[in-house]
Amino acid sequence: MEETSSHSEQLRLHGQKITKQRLGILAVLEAAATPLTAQDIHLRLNLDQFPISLSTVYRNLDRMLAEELIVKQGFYNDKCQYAIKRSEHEHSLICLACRKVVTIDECPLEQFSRDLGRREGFEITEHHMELYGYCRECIRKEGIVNHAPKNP
Amino acid sequence: MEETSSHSEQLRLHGQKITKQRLGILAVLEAAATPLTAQDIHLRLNLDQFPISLSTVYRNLDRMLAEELIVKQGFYNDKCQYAIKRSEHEHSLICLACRKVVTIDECPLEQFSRDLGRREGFEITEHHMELYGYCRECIRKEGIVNHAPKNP
DNA sequence: ATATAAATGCGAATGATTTGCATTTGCATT
DNA sequence: AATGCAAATGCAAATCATTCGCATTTATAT
Repeated sequence: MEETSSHSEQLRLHGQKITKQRLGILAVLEAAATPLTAQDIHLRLNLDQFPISLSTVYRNLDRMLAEELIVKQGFYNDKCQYAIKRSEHEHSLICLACRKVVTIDECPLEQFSRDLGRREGFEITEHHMELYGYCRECIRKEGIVNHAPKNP
Repeated sequence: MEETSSHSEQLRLHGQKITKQRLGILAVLEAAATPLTAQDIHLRLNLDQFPISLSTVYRNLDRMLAEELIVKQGFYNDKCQYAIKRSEHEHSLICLACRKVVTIDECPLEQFSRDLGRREGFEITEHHMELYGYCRECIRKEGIVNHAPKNP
């Protein structure tokens, strides 16, 4: 749980009060290797001797989402998953075995998106893209070779 | 409500019984211009004098998803939305105003995905991509110019 | 130190999805 | 066409994530 001062700044910038709960949520998301659900966050904070109510978690996730401090991520789950927003426009590569997320810097869709918009008569304002597979470690550890992924 | 015989074939192929309810669900999805929720489907069938229970809709959507007769679609909604699967690999361009869906044939991610996998040491098995914007008609009708989309 | 709006916690409400179980139905077999 | 049986259905109850109302607490500007 570091990074606290920069989180405080962010909150202040967005006109939100700086509370233990908000800093806690941001710290947990910051430390997480994978996107988390509201319940994941609630559980981790409470395990850390950091009592917080589940509805406070939900309320703050909504607010932080609106303020774009965090993003929703994860196609594979019917529950919403959240992660710290690390850059303006980002895409992910996600390991289907360990759920690790690699953030992809470049975006191959800018040009494509412009062309497609012109062709279809659309004003395209944004896109979502996520890639899925198995990371080096999981391939080695679990001998994964040719998994067909289940139910997106 | 046509296309019934081809639906029957599909069901038979997947070892599912051919029931009025299943054919109804597939017919509704076939006729829909946009992805539908379970409740949308339930409502439409009942309006069509086609009584069906909501749990039957849910059960069949799950089954059809597993058999890959249909796909889940739609980032913008916390409820699941379903659509007929029209081809092996498909992407969508979705109008944020009228929800119309245009299916995109080509995929700009094949090469990108191979390169990225090599670079990151991932075995990439699949990806998701959806584009969002405003269609010609909605731009004209509603004078949409520069909408920033809300909460993905 | 004080006032006050914003944030929190709690429990109850909501809404989507799932499940248990009795009944019905598709379909293979006589 | 009649029979048997597993699979499918309908219904109501259960579950699970998420939201809401309201009384209490807290961060911050004064």
